[in-house]
Amino acid sequence: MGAGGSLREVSRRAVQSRIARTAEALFVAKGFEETTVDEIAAAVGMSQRSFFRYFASKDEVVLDSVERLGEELSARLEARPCGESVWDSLRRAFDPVVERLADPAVRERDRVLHEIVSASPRLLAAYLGRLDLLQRSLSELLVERAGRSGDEPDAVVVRAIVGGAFACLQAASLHCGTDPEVFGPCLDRTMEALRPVAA
Amino acid sequence: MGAGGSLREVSRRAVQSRIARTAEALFVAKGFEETTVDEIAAAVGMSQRSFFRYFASKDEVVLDSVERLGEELSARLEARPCGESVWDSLRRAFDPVVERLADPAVRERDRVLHEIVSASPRLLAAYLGRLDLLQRSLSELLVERAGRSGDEPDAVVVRAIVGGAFACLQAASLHCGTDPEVFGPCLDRTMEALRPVAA
DNA sequence: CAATGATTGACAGTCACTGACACTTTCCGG
DNA sequence: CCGGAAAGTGTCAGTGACTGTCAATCATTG
Repeated sequence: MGAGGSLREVSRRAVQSRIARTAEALFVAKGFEETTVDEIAAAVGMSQRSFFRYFASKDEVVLDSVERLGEELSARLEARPCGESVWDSLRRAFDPVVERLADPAVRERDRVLHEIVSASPRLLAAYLGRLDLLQRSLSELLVERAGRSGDEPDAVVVRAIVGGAFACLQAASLHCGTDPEVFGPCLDRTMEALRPVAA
Repeated sequence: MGAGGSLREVSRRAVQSRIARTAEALFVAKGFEETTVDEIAAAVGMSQRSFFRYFASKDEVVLDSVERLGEELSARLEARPCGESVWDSLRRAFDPVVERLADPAVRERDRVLHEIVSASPRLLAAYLGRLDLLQRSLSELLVERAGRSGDEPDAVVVRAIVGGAFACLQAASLHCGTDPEVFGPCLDRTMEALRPVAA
C-alpha cells in the first residue's frame, strides 16, 4: 500500500531537514513574518515551487517537528495499560516530551522553535490548532479504551480531562524553561493540582 | 484619552455589524475559504479596500464576537470576590457564556458561528489563538488577585488551572449543543471532574 | 463660504500558494 | 548499452489576502 517507499523517503526527509534548518536560522535572524518563502528557497538553493513540494506551507516548516512529537505521544498513550487512570496514562505519555530535553542539542533546537512560534501570533495559532487536533485523537483513543475495559465513558469529561492535561503541559512549557530538571517537576506540580477526582 | 469617540464609534460598529451579517451568510452558503473578500465587499456594497478599514483581516469578521465575549468574561472575573477559589471564580465568569444561550436569536447566531469556525482549520486555529491570549490575561489577573489576598500564588499552577477551565468550556461547547439546558449541566459536569484539589 | 478632517474608491504592489508544462535525471528491464 | 517510465525540478502565469498611496468626496465647524 502506497505508504512509504523507504529509500526515497529518507532523502526526502534529508532535504526537508536541510530546508528546516536553513529556514529556522532566517526566522531567528529576521522574524517569521519578515522572512519570505523566496528567501528561504534561495538560501537553500532551490526554486520557490520546489520549496512547496517539500512543505505544504511556510508554517509547516516549523510545525513539522510538532507533528512528529504528536505521533510519538499518541503511540505512547496507546501502549499504556487499560487499567491505568486516564490522567496517569496522559502523564506517562508526556514522558518523551520531558526526556527529549536531556540532549542539549535537542534542548537548544526546542528553545529556538519555541522562540519562533511564540513570536508570531499566526504561527502560535497554527500550533494550537495542531495541539487541538492531537487532543481530539487522543480523546477518541481514550474513550474507546475505556469502553473496552467495561467502563461507561463520558466523552465530554474525557475530552475535558485531555484538554486539562495539555493545559498543564502548555503551562509548564510556557513558564518553565527547557531545563529538564525544572520542566519535569513543574509539569508534575501542575498535573497534581489538576488531577481529576475520579477517572 | 484616545479611546472611543462615542458618536462615530457607534456608526462604525453598525457598519461592522452589517459586514459581519452579510459575510456570515456567504460563509454558510459557500464556506469560509471559498468566499473571497471581494465577494463580501461587493455584497455589502463597498470596495475591498474599505472592507479592510473595518476588519483587519477576513478572520476578524468571525472572531470579532469572540473578542467581545472575552472582554465580558474578563470583566466578570475581575468582579468576583477575592476570597473565592480560582476554580469557582472561573466557573462564575463563564456564566454569561451559558446565559447568552437563553435568547434563541443569540443561540442561532452562535450555532452559525460555531459551524463556520469548526469547518475551517485555519479559522479554528485563529480562534484558539484568541482563547490562548484570553487565558494569559485571565491568569495574570488571578495571580495578581491571589497576591493581593496574601497568598503566595504559583503562576504555573494558576495558568494550568485557567487552561483546565477553558478545556472544560471547550469540551462542553464541542460535545454539547447550544441548548442551555444541556450545555450548562455539561459544563458543570466537566468542571466538577477537573476541580483542583486546592486553589 | 472656506478650511479642516474623516471616509472612501481606485490603483499598484507584495507575498503565500497553486496549476500547468517542459525539461532533466534516475532507474530498470530488455 | 538503450529506450522509456517515474520522479524531481524550474519557469511561468494566475489567484487571493492584504498594504500603501493618493486624489476625490463628504460632513463639520468657524
